[in-house]
Amino acid sequence: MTIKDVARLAGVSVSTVSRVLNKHPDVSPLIREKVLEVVKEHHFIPNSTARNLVRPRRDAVGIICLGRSNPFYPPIISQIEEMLNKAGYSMCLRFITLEEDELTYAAELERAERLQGIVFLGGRSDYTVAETAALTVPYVCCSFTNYFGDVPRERYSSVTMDDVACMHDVVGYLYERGHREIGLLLPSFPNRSISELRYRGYCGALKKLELPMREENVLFCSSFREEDGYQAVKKACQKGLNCTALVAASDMLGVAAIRAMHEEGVRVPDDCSLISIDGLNITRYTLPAITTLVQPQKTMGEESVRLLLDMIINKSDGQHLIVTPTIRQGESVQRLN
Amino acid sequence: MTIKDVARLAGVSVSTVSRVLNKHPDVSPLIREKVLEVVKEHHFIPNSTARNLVRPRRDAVGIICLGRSNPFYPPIISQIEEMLNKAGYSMCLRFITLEEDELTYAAELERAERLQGIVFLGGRSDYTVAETAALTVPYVCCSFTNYFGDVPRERYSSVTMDDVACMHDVVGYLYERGHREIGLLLPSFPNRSISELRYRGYCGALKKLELPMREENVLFCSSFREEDGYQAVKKACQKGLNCTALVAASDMLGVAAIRAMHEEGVRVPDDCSLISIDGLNITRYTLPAITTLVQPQKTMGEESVRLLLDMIINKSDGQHLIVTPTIRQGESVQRLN
DNA sequence: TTGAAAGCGCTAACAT
DNA sequence: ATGTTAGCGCTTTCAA
Repeated sequence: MTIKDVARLAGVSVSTVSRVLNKHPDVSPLIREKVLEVVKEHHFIPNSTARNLVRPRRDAVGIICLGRSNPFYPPIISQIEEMLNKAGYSMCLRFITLEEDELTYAAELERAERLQGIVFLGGRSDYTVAETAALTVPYVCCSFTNYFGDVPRERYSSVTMDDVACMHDVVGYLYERGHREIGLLLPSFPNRSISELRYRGYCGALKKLELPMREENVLFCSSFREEDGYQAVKKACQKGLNCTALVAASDMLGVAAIRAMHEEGVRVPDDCSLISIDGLNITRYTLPAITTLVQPQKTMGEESVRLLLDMIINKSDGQHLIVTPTIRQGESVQRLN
Repeated sequence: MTIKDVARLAGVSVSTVSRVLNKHPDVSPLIREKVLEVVKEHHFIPNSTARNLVRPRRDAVGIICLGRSNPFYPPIISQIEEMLNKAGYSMCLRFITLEEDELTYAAELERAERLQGIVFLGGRSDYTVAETAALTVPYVCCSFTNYFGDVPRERYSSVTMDDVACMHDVVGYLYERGHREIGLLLPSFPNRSISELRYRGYCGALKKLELPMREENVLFCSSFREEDGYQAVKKACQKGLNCTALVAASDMLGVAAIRAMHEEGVRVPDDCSLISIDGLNITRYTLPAITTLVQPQKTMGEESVRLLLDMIINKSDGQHLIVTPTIRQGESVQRLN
């Protein structure tokens, strides 16, 4: 069933059918009726592949999301979709794993789908100019930056919180409440990643507050998965945990940490406080509710789209937006002073 | 940059370029080299839109997932993707909201992307023959069935647990442990849905065990969202909860229920036990760890693909697979006997 | 082994 | 208001 068949069945030409389908005004009501009738009766649906081919480019942007199961992204994606639709654009969403390279993937997607721009949700922090050359449309990094890369700042946009400064926030929050021995749970960073930034922030914060930096207080796990966080904390507890508070690099790691400590007889927050990063909704419901640094997901989605469309439509330079996280108080941090 | 440009740059014809790109054997090594070089140098990537247009049909199937934020689906999706890739098919994944109609959406997607089949992840249970007429390729319902519909069973496949029987499992599990006053927390069902089946199962189980069915023990919430479950349980607690155990229709509702009870001074499992359905990973880490009816997500993904490909490739009739859930013991159910 | 040319289904000039 | 037709970028006969 093609537009040709519809034309034949309705006794008109293909262009008339095309006009009806695309809601062009200059079609007589009678003919429009007839065409629509045939369309309905035969469940005709235009082949958008052909449609896209013939159009110079689609009003669509690609979203490349790192990790299907990360609960941090869905709310951002929903917001992005809403903003794009409002602007008359559609969203082409793909998930990739840590093994795939988001830049290569983006380049292919961009060509294949004739996209006008890309939003990266998560990614490496060390893009080189050579690598990004394959990308011929504007892009924006959402929830990470190109901190270690060499791509000129005007060439792309980003929306992220300051991953170094945010560690000052959480460490400071604990400090104000009397904590002096503050641990850190985060994935190790063989590749330059967000973990490395947060680690730097942690070290910087301790130094600034003149707190001791102890190696045994930094708990490295092999990924952001709960199981890995659980194991790392469990092991640390068995060796003997020497801190009064722990910072978890993500909420899910925080959940896992609480369980591990619980099993080892360390009560949160009585024996050890915990604060984590992300602001997932679930942290409101856990026992104890987790005190967390909330990333403004809605804003991040919104602003990513705004910056991207600005680059696409107005050909403007890339901009770099630092969003402000806020600490949402739960029940996992105890006041010591 | 099109195949034409590559041809010009390499000093060959477009068909030769096409052959190289598609790894046809009959191209001289020298020319192949040259073409590949041009491709690399100019970052040429074939336009798959055009590619798909010219090909009779793609080796791809669509996955239509109801709800972006439901953590139950991602593991299933990953499994589906893996199985499809193994079979040489690619996956075309779309998320829709509760407002959209999955059948209409599927029909459009099928045509637009020239798909060979559809997997529905979640959906209504009352498809009519007329509604499904727009779909011209095989489909499989994963994690739900067409219980209330009138589509002949051989016309589609499904992979699901028995939503009625599973309630017998969980209610029976509580019964064996001495519980006699068993409540239920689930979304209300204005439309025919999985909730209705589970409600029926609950009622049936109570009857079979000769337990009293009390209206005030059925806590209806307006959706599967945590907040709604939380409110429903909170309200019920304030009125006075008269059961020794609660069944939550999903793990996330279970998490919310525990929090609501906790705030109202009802301890889980000491004052009230809780069992939920899904088997999400997070239930292993919550305090208390939640006893849950684990749906075999991996199997469900795998079998969905198997049945679908069987229909596509072998033109076989639809099959209906009932998968067996298992109860994973947590810390949320107390033994009373 | 290579090239010329006919479509895939659709849209958008251009013509009537 | 409606029809004719030239592509969009690619694959695939068919000829050479």
